[in-house]
Amino acid sequence: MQSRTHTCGELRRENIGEKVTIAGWMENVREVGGSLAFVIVRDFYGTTQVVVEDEALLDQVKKLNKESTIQVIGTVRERSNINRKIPTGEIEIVPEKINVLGRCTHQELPFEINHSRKADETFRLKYRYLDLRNPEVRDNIVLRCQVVAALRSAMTEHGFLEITTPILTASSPEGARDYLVPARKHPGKFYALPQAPQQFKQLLMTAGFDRYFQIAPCFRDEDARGDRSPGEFYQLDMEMAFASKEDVFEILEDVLPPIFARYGKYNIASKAPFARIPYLQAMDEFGTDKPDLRIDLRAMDLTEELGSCGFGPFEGSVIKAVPVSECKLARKAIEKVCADIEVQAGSKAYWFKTDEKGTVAGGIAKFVNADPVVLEAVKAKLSMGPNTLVILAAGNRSAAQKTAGVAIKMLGAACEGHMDKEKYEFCWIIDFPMYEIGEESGEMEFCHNPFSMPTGGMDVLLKAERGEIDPLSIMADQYDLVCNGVELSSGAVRNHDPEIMVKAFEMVNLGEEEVKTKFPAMYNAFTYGAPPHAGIAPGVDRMVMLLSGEESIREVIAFPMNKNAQDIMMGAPSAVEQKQLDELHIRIEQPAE
RNA sequence: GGCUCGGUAGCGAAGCUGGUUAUCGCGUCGGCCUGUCACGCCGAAGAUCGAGGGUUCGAGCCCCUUCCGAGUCGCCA
Repeated sequence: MQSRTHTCGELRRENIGEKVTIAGWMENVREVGGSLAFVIVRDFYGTTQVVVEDEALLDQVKKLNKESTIQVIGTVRERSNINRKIPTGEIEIVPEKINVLGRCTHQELPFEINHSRKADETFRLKYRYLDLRNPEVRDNIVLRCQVVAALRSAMTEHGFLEITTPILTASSPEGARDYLVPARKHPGKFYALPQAPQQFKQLLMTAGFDRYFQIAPCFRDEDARGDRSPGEFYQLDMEMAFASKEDVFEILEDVLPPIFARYGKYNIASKAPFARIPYLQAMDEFGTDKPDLRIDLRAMDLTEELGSCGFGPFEGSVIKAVPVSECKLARKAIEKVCADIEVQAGSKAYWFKTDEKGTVAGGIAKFVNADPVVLEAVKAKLSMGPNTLVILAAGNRSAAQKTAGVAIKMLGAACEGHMDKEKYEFCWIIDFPMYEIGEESGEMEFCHNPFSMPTGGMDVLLKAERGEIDPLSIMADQYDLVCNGVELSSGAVRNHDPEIMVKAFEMVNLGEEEVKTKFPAMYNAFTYGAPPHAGIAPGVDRMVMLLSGEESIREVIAFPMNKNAQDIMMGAPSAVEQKQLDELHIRIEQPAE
């Protein structure tokens, strides 16, 4: 027998009189007296009302717990009271027979299905299969499928081939902490799960594949954040041979906007080409390398103006100011914002404001007011009119920038008129420094990844070597794609020349041997004639998060882990049997409880 | 690992300056109800107030320790 002739979302007025079979979860039973009750049956496609008018059937239904799965065989009838709110609201099914398919043995559920998003997240994750019955939760997963399908087809249309790369591979010496897998046949040795298919895709370029992409699973053993799931995530990983930065930009500027336009919650405000902002400028103006262009606030430098008035944690502090015009926040609200900034940024935020007459008052106003020359200089620099709030950050350059960046984000959200939330604004961050002085070591280190081509290539490295330019001024041909303050993606023109690679390593006191041992396959491959190539890898989870308007990345993942990288539904990670450990040559010194 | 916030019935929350029997909504169970659709009405059950210790005549509330969760910093080439 057919288990259903129709889904719970498809019966309409036209089906009146038909004999049908539906199947689904018994969402609710509304008894309205005598032997009349309405049973709501839900499946993936919608809900359908079944009207029970028969004593025996009613008894059967009343004995069932909600969320049991049932099959209803009956006739479609017009409702006497039509419900315009639901697509199947014009009809109902008069059942001849109700078959129980899967009994729900729990009288009370851990949470109510249609309000599961209000429940504690731990419960939601433990009973994720119930949480996902909630259409609101489910729709994000559906959206994800649609976006992934759209990305695949757009990339294929642009001539990219999807090629899968190994999941069990070698540990890479740079970057995040690896997930390791013990090798049974090689005692004491380990595979690593890839942090990204970086080296494989570069090897594909060297092998002659012209355009590669993959919806690639990536694994990094680092702590979670709201926009970063622990352990694993997916990237739209891509690479192009004989390509420049602009070639990569062009592809994404062509692939992403239609997908954002079609599947996004908001309109897309950016048109190709997206804004290009040099890294140093972004840090200076926005206090972050992932600016949210929906906010019209910018950080200004007041180091010169306020440097000698006694304000700031130490002599020579860099002082950044974020002026907010027409700000209606009261003193209490301002202090709350400052406290929130401190929590997020890790250093203090200060403030003062002008009243209707333009008089500076509140917060640290006394420092500003102390000297009329300073006062005028500040007002001029910030072009302060009346009712302007100024949030200040002070400290070393990076701390001040970071605090100002957090302030911009918070004030954009807290003050009316400085942010249009209902749109998508893209930008490219370009010209990242190649090297930096490491905070711990005090030595020069790679700023980001060593695979990027230094802008200017060998010439620039040689100039730096000869002392003609500051090595810290060397830029990498590297870029980030940012949307609404979310870092969607990082990419680069790769360094495909072994000689430049060795030279780039020599700048940080490493050399040919280091390159060979760290990246043996790539180094060797490049000595056999490699094409110049460039690529990028937008995060799929983050993209879907932006499209759905969700604040947490876990809302767009079917089975996410919690903050501590545990799957409490499956019980992972878990202890294993001694036999398994023996086979893997592993001895546990402190057995788990 | 640091910091911030939180943990009170199956779920979500309230609980004042420490003071009688710990409230409310949802859900569950029972009764009533012949057109509900977040059904309605009446009633009932349901709490080691995360755990342990302390202060006090008296602790959900104050103090200490600890566990768990979220956010954030570190970390994420």
